[in-house]
Amino acid sequence: MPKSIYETIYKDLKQKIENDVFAYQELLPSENTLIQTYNCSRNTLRRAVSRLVTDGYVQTMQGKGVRNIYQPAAQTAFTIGEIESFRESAVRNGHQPHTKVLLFTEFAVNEKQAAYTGFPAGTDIYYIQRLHYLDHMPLILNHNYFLKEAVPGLTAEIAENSIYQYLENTLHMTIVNSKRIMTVEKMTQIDEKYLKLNAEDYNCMAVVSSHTYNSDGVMFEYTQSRHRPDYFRFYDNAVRRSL
Amino acid sequence: MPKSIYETIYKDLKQKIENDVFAYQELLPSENTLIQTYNCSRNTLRRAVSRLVTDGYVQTMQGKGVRNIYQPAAQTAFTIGEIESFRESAVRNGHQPHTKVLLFTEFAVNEKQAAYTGFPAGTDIYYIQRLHYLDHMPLILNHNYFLKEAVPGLTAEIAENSIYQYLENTLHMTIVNSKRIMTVEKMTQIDEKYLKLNAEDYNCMAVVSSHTYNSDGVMFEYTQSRHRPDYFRFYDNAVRRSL
DNA sequence: TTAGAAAACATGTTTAAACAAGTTGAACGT
DNA sequence: ACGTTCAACTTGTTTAAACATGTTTTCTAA
Repeated sequence: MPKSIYETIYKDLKQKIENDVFAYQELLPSENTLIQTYNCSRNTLRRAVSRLVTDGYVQTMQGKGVRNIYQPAAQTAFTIGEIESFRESAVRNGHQPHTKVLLFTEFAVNEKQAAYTGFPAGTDIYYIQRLHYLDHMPLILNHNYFLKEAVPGLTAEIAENSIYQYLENTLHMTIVNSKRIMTVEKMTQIDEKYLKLNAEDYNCMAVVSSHTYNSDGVMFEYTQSRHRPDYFRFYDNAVRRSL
Repeated sequence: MPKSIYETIYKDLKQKIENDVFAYQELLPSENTLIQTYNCSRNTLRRAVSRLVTDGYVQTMQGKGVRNIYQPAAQTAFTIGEIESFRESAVRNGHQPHTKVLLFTEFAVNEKQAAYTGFPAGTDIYYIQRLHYLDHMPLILNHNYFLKEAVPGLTAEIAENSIYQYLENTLHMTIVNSKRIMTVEKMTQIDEKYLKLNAEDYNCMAVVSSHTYNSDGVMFEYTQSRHRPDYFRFYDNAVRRSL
């Protein structure tokens, strides 16, 4: 249920591009044409189009027009340049998600943990270890650190379903942005055990570390996601800015 | 040399944030204040701020203000969510870049290559293998496929320096955007040989595959970059959009 | 016929103004 | 002392208009 006009237009155009209403490498209708189509102002239309640009769906060319450069990803895995819970992305791609809680504790972070989580030492947090399955295959081992103050009443039951659903629907928290760092790390014995992998095959993991902020500007979550390497895929569209 | 007003403001604010003129978690001056500071219109200022949001530098909160959530990255490696050549990012981080051309050939892509490069079968391309060194340590093995038609006159000498510099300064091509996919792959004997790695240590590589477009909407480059895993770092800021 | 100027059309930047919606604190009355 | 209201902030959305700049087509003059 998009509330704003530009968002409605954005979604409509996006859907049309995905459904080949506009062919690859062809120009979209001009701004003036689209303004009449959607009966909106130029600014509003341009705002919608600019989001398609950052999505890597179209390419604007001054004096020429807007070119469709969308090509469906060969096999859309599960991570695109947006914030999505494991459950959301699984469903979007038609898979069966399933989560198992390995550990659910709470404690105050020590100096060492403060360094990588970003929480000040002494902060009370929930520490959760979870295993994410896709179609009954264990894919991701998650280490979650949630700020207790910001996420009250978290339980193992909630963690087994969707923590984000709890945050947004029950606590009415708004998740805003997430800074992520992707690295490759050696596989640990814990990884090996839970993901049922053999270190003589792959001996590395794809690791995504993220610091997530809510609408109060509070960093309420630090998570390290350790991905099975052969099922890991991360999409990104980078834009070259003028010098 | 920023040409537009909003870009000038963006860079000024960004620099101020990086240099702690605004403290972490503090609010920036309000829109009205900044409008007077920069003597610009509200739209122009908001445009600058919105780029800081996508950069993960600030967080806007309706009714409250704009909060600084920038924290300097522990050790800024070399890849951030922008298009940068190896040379550019190396210099930006104060390192000594150096490139060695292993192979420089040209041929027409076959069916198999067409599948992963995205170039139609039969297209004439330059195929280049390059090894990128940072401070005399081999870090990245690059497989470049350049559309010959779009990049005429490419030579091994140019490839040893900066291809992007040649594209932008000599051919006056404008690089616009790049769709990237990050994966983890098994280390090959070629990787092992050139990067001087031991497969008994890490046996994986961080692989970044990218399709890059110029301002004519033409995909002129496909590149597979194979990174030494222990020196690979990729930054990203994801924004959660309204449902 | 052709080269060049002009017109028409494309996107890019900037300003101004109005209204919407969320937050905060002061004023107010009970 | 307390809660309610209201005014004064904050950012968010939308429209309108003007000018800038790049591209294509059309017309025109040599």
